[in-house]
Amino acid sequence: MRIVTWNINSLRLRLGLLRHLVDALAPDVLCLQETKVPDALFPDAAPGALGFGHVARRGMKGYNGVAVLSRHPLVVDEAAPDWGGRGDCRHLAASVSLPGGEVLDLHNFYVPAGGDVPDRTVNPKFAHKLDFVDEATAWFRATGPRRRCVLVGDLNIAPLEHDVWSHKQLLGVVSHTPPEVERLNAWRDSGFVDAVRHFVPEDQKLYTWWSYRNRDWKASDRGRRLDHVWVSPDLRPNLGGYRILREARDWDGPSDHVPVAVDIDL
DNA sequence: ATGGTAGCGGAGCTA
Repeated sequence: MRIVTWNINSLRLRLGLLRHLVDALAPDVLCLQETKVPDALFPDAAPGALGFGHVARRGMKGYNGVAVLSRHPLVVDEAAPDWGGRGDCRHLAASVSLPGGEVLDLHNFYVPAGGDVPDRTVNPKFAHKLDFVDEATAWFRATGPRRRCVLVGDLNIAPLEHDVWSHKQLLGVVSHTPPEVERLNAWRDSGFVDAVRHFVPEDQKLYTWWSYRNRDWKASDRGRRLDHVWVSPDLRPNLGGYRILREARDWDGPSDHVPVAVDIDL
C-alpha cells in the first residue's frame, strides 16, 4: 500500500505531471493539496485515465483545495470539522477499503501558510495558522485514539532543526518558528508517529519544498520539509519504506513542493 | 533590509 502526498500548486496546470508521478511512484492513494479548482471545474476524466477509479475532492475558486485519487474505494467522512468555520477546503477525511476487507482512515490536510510576520497580534494569517493547528489537535485528541489511520499533507511547518536548510536563520521565519513547531508536535502527539523520520535520523537534512524565488533551487538547496506523512502507532511495525521524489522539482513547469511517498504493509 | 517567482484571474491576493 503506497500513499503519496503532493502539493501540486494547481491541478489543472499540472495535469500532465500526474503521469510522471504515476510512472515514478505508482501510488495506491494520491493526496493532493492546492488543487485550486472548484469542484464544478474538476477534471473528472483525468484520474481514471491514470488508473485511479475513485476520487474525492473539495475545491474552491482560486485558492486551497484538496483531493484524493485512489485505486481502492473511498468513503468521504462528511462529518469532519470545517476548521474555523471558513469553508476553506483544506481537509478531506475518508476511509479507504482495502482488497482484504480492511479499512484505512485517511486525512488529507492543507494547513494555512500563515503569511510573512510571525506575530499573531499584527498578522491575522499567522493567528489563523496557529488556531487551525490548535483546533485540529483538540479534535484529534477528543476523537482518538486511532488505529489504522494515516494523516498526510502540506502542514506548512518544518518541525526539526534539520527540516530546514538553516535552523538559526529560519527560527524567525514563518514555517519554523517555536510557536508553530510546538503546535505541530502537539498535534502529532495527539496520536501519530512521523513516518518519514521513522526511517531517517533526525540529524539528516530532509526537504520537500524549495522556493520558486531561488535562481537555482538545487545549487542553493535552501529547502524545508513542509509535507508530512503521519501514521497511528499501531501501523509503525507495518511501515515499509519512504521516498521523497526530489527529481519532481526539475519537472517541466514544476510545483515548488515534491511528492512524498510512504509504503505501509497491509 | 530587500527582493526574488508562481497561480488565479484579470487587480490584488496568496503562497
